[in-house]
Amino acid sequence: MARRKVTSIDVAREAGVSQSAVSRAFTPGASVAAETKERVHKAAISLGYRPNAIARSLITRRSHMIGMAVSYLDNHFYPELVQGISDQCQKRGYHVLLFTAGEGDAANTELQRALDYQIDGLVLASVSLSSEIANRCHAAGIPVVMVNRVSDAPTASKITGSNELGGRTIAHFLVEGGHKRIAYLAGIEETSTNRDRERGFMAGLAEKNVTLHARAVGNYDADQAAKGAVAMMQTPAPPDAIFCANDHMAIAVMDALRHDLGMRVPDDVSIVGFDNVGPAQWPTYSITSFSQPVDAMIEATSETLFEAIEAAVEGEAFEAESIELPGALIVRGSSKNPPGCGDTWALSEEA
Amino acid sequence: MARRKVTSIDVAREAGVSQSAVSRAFTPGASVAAETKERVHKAAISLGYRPNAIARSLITRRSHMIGMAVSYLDNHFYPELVQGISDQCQKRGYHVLLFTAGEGDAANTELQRALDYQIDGLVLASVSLSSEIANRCHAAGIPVVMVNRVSDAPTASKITGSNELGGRTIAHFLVEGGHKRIAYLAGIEETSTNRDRERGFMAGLAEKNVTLHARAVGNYDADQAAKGAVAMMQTPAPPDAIFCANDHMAIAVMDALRHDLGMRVPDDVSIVGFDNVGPAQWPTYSITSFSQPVDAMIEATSETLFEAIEAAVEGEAFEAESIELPGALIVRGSSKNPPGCGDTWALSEEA
DNA sequence: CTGAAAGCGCTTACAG
DNA sequence: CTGAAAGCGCTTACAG
Repeated sequence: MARRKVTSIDVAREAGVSQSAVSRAFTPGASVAAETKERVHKAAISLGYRPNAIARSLITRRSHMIGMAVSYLDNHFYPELVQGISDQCQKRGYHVLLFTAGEGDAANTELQRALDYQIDGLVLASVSLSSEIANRCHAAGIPVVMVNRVSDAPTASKITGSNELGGRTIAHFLVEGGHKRIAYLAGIEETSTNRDRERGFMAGLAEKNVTLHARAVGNYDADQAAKGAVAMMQTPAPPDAIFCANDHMAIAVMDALRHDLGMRVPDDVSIVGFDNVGPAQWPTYSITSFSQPVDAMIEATSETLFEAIEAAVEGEAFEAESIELPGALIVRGSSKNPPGCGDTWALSEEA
Repeated sequence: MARRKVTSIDVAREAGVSQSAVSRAFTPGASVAAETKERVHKAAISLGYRPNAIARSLITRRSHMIGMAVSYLDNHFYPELVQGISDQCQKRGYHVLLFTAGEGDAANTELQRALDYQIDGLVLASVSLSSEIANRCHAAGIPVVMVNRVSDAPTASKITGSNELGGRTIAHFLVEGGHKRIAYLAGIEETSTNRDRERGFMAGLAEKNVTLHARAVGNYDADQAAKGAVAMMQTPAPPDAIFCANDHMAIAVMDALRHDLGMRVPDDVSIVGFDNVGPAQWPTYSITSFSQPVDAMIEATSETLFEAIEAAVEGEAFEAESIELPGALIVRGSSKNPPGCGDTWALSEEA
């Protein structure tokens, strides 16, 4: 077992060139004679040499690593995001250093460690950022992109779906669908997704002169969502429609209502979700849901991130961007729908 | 925007000590006076200093990064694995460098890059490894652990569920449940999971003197699985039971049979899956499934990995381990069950 | 307990 | 095009 690793000096000796020449042979665009390059590569292969990316990072001050913080991998939306962003990074020669963290202090500690690793950029997938860390990143010239979560950190870029418009659209959709007792099942109260979706929803109801009939909190958790929905349905005047703040909860709610309460969806109650996640599309659930354009979000995240990284490398300042990507209400079988409604539904022009 | 990063030399100057003292103040267990340490920490905080993990790695030859290669994040089994292993790593001060790769050449290229980053260990979640890379890892003293996938690389450790026993158990279960036309829906043919589950299944049928009635290939893909199952059901003598090589396919199959063919499960056909993944437990599916103990697999993977890393650090040789973790057939509503069957079902002693 | 010095494995001006 | 040399930001014997 070769304990000692093969270095560029070993290769230089083998190839009969200087150590600098070895380095150049592995640096795209460096000035080396074709013949030298070939000789070095041959020697490298025979010795099993590969450049040490750590040593390279130290001197180039670019690690080619992107920190990515995630939580809630059980919501299918996030694995998709992680895989997509990782693929995009690899395509550009970058790699994802993963940080799994909930909210709060532990997350901050982990994020701090991400910085210790000299990451070139940071992606936060639905994890919020303390302003202290945001400032540190900014000071260190490390671009930060928040996906599906907004904070007031002014230096971080933000990529989101149309949460507020989505909530508002769903409100109109349910009212025009003839529902009289409309309820909201909230996600985690502190998150921007919940805040924005609920704000839009409430605004939409107000525009229709409808007041919210009931409200429960599911905290984006399947069990809590099911409990909350069941409790609402067991009141004297149960809702005839529930807007669940995401599909992950909507699925749990449908299961609970059907199997624990023997109810029928949408005959007894309409269910609308948010995200348009894979399982929501499964025929068993067929959930009417406002879509988040995952692929576009992945694309926008990578674009924003790598543009900022390039700018940082050039020594230019980069502006934080806030991009809201359009979604649409995908109409399926879990809701009673307005008359003449097609596969999708949008606010009418004058609304 | 502070372009230049704060280094230990800056802190040394601020604190009025040597650069070595700064280093010691950040090295647990190093010999520093308490007062010096405190002075250094104070200076570090005032300057916003944090040790550069890259520079540290270069000299300690330990990156504290674990490479982790995954694919198929749409099968819910893998996000769980990724999150669990990442959590375990972080708990020990390590971090996961993620590699998303399918099979084949691209995967090998990416794995090679993982090595360039001087990872301290490599976890392959359902990704197979070319023997060339395996040898490189071994030569470099980097332990490799394969989870839920086996290859013939003799130097890699392997953590799996009981795939063969699971297949065999399901065969007996279906025969004793009175099924006469038993089919198999295969995953990806080349994978060890498919090979082992099918081998056990065929052996189990043979023990019962039953021959396989039909076979289709779903490649662990929802669409292909649905098509394959529908095709089998539309033959003159359709199966009365299908063992799907994983739950991901079993779910797609149930949806297709129910919604496209209007069939009832298990009245018209029994469905059995493998993995006991979250959605399989949802009441809508309630799939009888042989469980893979995800938590135990995460635990075993981390144990094996970090023991080997410790051994490597001590300069000891580490033995590749092969651990097969027990699972059980969880009986739910998607199958007709043998008489007197409880919540779980196992081969009888004499079988 | 502390500092000066060597060195981890590279990249990159600088001369030639 | 090529080599000798400096240096990236640390850790760690070695003396004291």
